[in-house]
Amino acid sequence: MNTLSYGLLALLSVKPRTGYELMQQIQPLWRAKHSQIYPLLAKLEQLGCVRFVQVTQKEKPDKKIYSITETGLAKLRSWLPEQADEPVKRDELLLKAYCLSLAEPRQARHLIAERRALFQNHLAKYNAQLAELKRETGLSDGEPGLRSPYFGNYILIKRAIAGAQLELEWCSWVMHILDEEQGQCAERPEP
Amino acid sequence: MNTLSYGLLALLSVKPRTGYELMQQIQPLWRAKHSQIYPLLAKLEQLGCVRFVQVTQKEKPDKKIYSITETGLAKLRSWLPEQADEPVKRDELLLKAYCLSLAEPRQARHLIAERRALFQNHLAKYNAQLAELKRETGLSDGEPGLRSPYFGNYILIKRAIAGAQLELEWCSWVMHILDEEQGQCAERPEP
DNA sequence: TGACCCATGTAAGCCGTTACATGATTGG
DNA sequence: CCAATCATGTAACGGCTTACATGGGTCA
Repeated sequence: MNTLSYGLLALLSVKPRTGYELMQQIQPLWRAKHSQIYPLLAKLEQLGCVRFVQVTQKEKPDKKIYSITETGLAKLRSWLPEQADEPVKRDELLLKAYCLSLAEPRQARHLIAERRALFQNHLAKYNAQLAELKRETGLSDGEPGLRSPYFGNYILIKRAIAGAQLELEWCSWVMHILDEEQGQCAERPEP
Repeated sequence: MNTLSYGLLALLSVKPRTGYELMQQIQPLWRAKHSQIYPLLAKLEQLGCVRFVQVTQKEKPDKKIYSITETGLAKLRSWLPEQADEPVKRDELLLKAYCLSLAEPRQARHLIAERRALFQNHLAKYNAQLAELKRETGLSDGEPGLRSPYFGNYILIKRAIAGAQLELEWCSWVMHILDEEQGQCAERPEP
């Protein structure tokens, strides 16, 4: 069983989900395509870690709602205390940033502007997820307690929001340097 | 030519390096093992994007110092303005954090403590890199200008430092919640 | 009317990791 | 004395991406 399999069990330990939902919701933690997830779910079912009920829908395709079994929970618990691998990051924009001095000033601004737009979207999504989580738990004021199954999701959304904000601050900082040093070539900055 | 190939060219556009150094220095931007990098360098050489000089050393293995060619620079410049792919993140600890409510309190603290230690190391390394960069550019006070080939490295180190600090703050925050809510079970927190 | 969302699955191929291979020097 | 660092390479395998496949409903 690979790491992604444990990740799927982790999501299912909070609540049942379809393969499609798992595919969407695991993205911020572990990027994976549906073509990888569906076969893994089949394997997890054969191992007795998950089970599913088929749901027939009108006007939408049928779906399988997966939930975790006792076997799956046991596997999860024995995986938790193991040493976690170092995070893997691969970021093409950072490679481009490394040789940013090769780019023309407006190209450079464009690259940073694109990243800013990307993380503005991310930030909006994470904020929506936080609102959704507060609805789901009914705790509009405080935070889900350590024993709540939503505790993990809560601390991860907070982390993601802070991360996106930092990314945006970095973009602003770089943009300022680009603007400052290019006072001579009087192009309007991009909107 | 895949993204990693362009990454290698990006590093070489600043200064020549050995395959070994490239392997080490590209890690924060794009995780890759030497077994992937050496064959790519051979391919880039066949394509005429890089060239190398063999250096025989006493008391150390021989090495190849690679540098970028005009062809390689042209390839880099045409790659720069292309839309960059979204960053890829795969973080096993976040999967564990998602189901942290399943863990025993001391297990949970241990997981977070390990991550804190990891990023304290990262932070120290990035700070050392910043000092090294200031030595290399001779600019102990200000920052390398937009036209300096070290500009990209500079903004990336600053970004990495801020990222590591944020990660550490998140760890502290989570630790506090774990400590607070476990007042009843009077275990000593880990050192 | 063309793109996007829901929803699941398979197959081919590239990307990335692990393991095999070698070997001298330095530091704990 | 064992581990780590420097330094380069190959081979096998598993993980991940891209493409193929299907098909109704919604929105601009």
